[in-house]
Amino acid sequence: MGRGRAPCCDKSKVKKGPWSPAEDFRLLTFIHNHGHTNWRSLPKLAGLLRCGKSCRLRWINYLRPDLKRGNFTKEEEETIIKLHQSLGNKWSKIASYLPGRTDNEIKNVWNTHLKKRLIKKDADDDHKNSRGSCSSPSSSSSYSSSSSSSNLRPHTHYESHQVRNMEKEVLLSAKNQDISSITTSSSASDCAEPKEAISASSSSNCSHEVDKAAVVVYDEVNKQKMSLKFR
DNA sequence: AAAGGTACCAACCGCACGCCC
DNA sequence: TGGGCGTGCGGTTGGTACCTT
Repeated sequence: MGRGRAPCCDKSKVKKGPWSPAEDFRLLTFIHNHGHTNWRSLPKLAGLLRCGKSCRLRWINYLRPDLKRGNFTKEEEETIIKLHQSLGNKWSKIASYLPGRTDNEIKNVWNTHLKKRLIKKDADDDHKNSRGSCSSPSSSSSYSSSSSSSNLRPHTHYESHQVRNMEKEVLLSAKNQDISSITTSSSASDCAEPKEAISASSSSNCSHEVDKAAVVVYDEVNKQKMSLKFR
């Protein structure tokens, strides 16, 4: 009788907004130990106050170990532009051609850099054509020379990207280290509990281990940030 | 030094699709 | 065959950092 679709989760009991290091760690550890067969039940089993969708997104866009970190290369940018010409806004399709990159990341790069660059280039081309002095573009592709792209970005901005990317890398590598130590150490076996025990353990020693590890990770990130800032 | 503007990106939202019963 | 459910996708937004005046 017109009962619409059930909500994916109880919104009132779900945390939103940026993920804390401890949450990241908990999600990472859970997936490391149990995989992700069911996103909807995962947050409950992992002791996270998050929507399954949110966990999935966080995993795919940030925590997945096979993610390539760092800025997009010229080659990657050109690939995106080419693929966008043929595929349109099919970000996941485009992402499948760029291993280690996520659809969200590609979408962001497109919206923030590449689209503007193409618009600017088109405008430049139009301007040249209208003046009739243009040594016409030999091909119809408007992206053939994107080599000046990095010049569009102010140096300081570029540095800030470096900082951010380094932050991600440090965070991830630290997490990976801690995960392996957790899963192999004796205290870790306390964390690698059977599913039914996990939610109950969320406030136990295990969570303290997670929080401590998260703090270590953040310290490491901040050190890296400072060293970059004052280089 | 402060305020306003801009760029960037992580995360959310709603819809669509496919699978299963 | 139709409805429910889980997942994936694309658009959009909000927060933060940086830049400019």
